[in-house]
Amino acid sequence: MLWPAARSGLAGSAAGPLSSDEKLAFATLATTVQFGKNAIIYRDSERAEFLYLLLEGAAKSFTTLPDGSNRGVTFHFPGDLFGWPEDNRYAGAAQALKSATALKIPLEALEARLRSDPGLALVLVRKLRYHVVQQYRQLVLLGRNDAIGRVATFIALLERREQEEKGIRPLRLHLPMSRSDIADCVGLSLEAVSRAFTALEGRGVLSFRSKRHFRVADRAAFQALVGHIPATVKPKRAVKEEVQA
Amino acid sequence: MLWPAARSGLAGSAAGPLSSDEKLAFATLATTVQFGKNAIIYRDSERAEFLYLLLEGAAKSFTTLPDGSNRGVTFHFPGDLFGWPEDNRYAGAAQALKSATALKIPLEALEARLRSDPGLALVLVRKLRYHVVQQYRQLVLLGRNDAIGRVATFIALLERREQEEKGIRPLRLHLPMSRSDIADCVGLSLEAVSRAFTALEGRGVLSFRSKRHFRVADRAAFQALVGHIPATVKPKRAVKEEVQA
DNA sequence: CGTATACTTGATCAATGTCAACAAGGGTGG
DNA sequence: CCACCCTTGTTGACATTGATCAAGTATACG
Repeated sequence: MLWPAARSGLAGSAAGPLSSDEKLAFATLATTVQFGKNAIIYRDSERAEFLYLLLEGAAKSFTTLPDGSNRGVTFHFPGDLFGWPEDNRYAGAAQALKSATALKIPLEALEARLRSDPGLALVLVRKLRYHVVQQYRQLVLLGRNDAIGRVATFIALLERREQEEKGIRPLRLHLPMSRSDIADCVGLSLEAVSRAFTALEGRGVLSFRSKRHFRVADRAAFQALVGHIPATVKPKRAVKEEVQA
Repeated sequence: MLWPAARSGLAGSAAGPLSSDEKLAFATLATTVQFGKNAIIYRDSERAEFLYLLLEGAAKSFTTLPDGSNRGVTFHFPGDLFGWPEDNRYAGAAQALKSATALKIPLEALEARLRSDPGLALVLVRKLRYHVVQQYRQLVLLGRNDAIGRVATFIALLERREQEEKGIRPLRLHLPMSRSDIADCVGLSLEAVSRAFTALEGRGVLSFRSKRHFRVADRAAFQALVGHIPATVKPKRAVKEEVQA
């Protein structure tokens, strides 16, 4: 076990396969379910009765606007807990990207158990905290307004996720989602995403083995793009900061 | 008490002033701190030792990129719990928008207490879940690519937040943050935000009493903008959906 | 009252959305 | 095993939007 210390507290990573205490916590509560590729896990605004903890595969959450476009796409990987309700209804829909298995956790039973099992509480809080930080990273990503920077940062987040899960930085990355899904996630058109990938390969930053298989070929250039290092440096004034009252 | 039922479970709103059980949960753990306008609450990547639960005022979280621009801005209002760490360090900085008071909760003590106090766990999970949904809404907002729609949606979220807190939809809204802060939050330049406000007033959607004080004058038009109802309807194909394996 | 900050407005231009056509790839059934 | 088709991805041309630079106005604060 590589992570016993990191996973015990409130902080630390909550990515990757379930630890033994997590398995224990959900064992008698949840049932395992299988989803085929593109299967809908739950629908937007549907009455929320279960949380889902992904065990294998990949899934996405999204909100479909009246005009038919998908927004707020986020991706879920093994270890992710998703399907949190607002006013007892799901905020967004969820769909499997490929064949996937998940733990289906009844909210009511979870809540009841929570009142008597502090270990479960700690697991939940850790998962939620991890989710919050993940989403925050996506918010930062979406604040950028250059297509290449967004796509590069998206890849950096995927890579980081793999690294947290496996313990080492993966040599190659695989994209379980389509260009269109990526576009909805990073707030670009799918054409812009495609062009960004092409540009990244053209510059020698990424090297593609197939459409969804690649590796980071030029680490320095990649980090520069992710870190948003501008070619022409233009310093701005520091944040105004006053004394603590 | 208006919300006893809504606030007891895992779902339901976690916005607004603290309920009695929340006060109890943190009473012996936390200390109250005051922040002056623009005071830094914590810095990016600083070692995280406390969570903050805002009692009064308003604050923002943000990440400053190497080029000096702020990204991933989110706003905090009374009842919000923020300052969640990743690997024991804050992901982003936090700053008071105006004079504010907050509960400063030591993470270590919180974790220790969590192991024995299921009531506290429920409060924490509810706050975190609320935060996750709030962030998700911002992700959806940032997916849009029309400036007016983004600003309108931003206002809708503020309004919704007030409504959850007070129980009724507020007649007038007050913006505790600058145009520049809004710009960083919705991913636009501050000029674009300014123009969007001007356009919204020009179309009679909003009516300004002062720069930061306004009301929604044309509810229908406002909802149309928020709902992203396009002038020319262009239906797209439905999501492919396969059977649950 | 004066100065710094916040906000507005205008002009220009690069970047991305959109529309359109085409290429590639994967799966299915003959 | 091959041919076909449907989905996914790429590339090009063009129009539009918002970023940027710049100037000016309003507001708040000392």
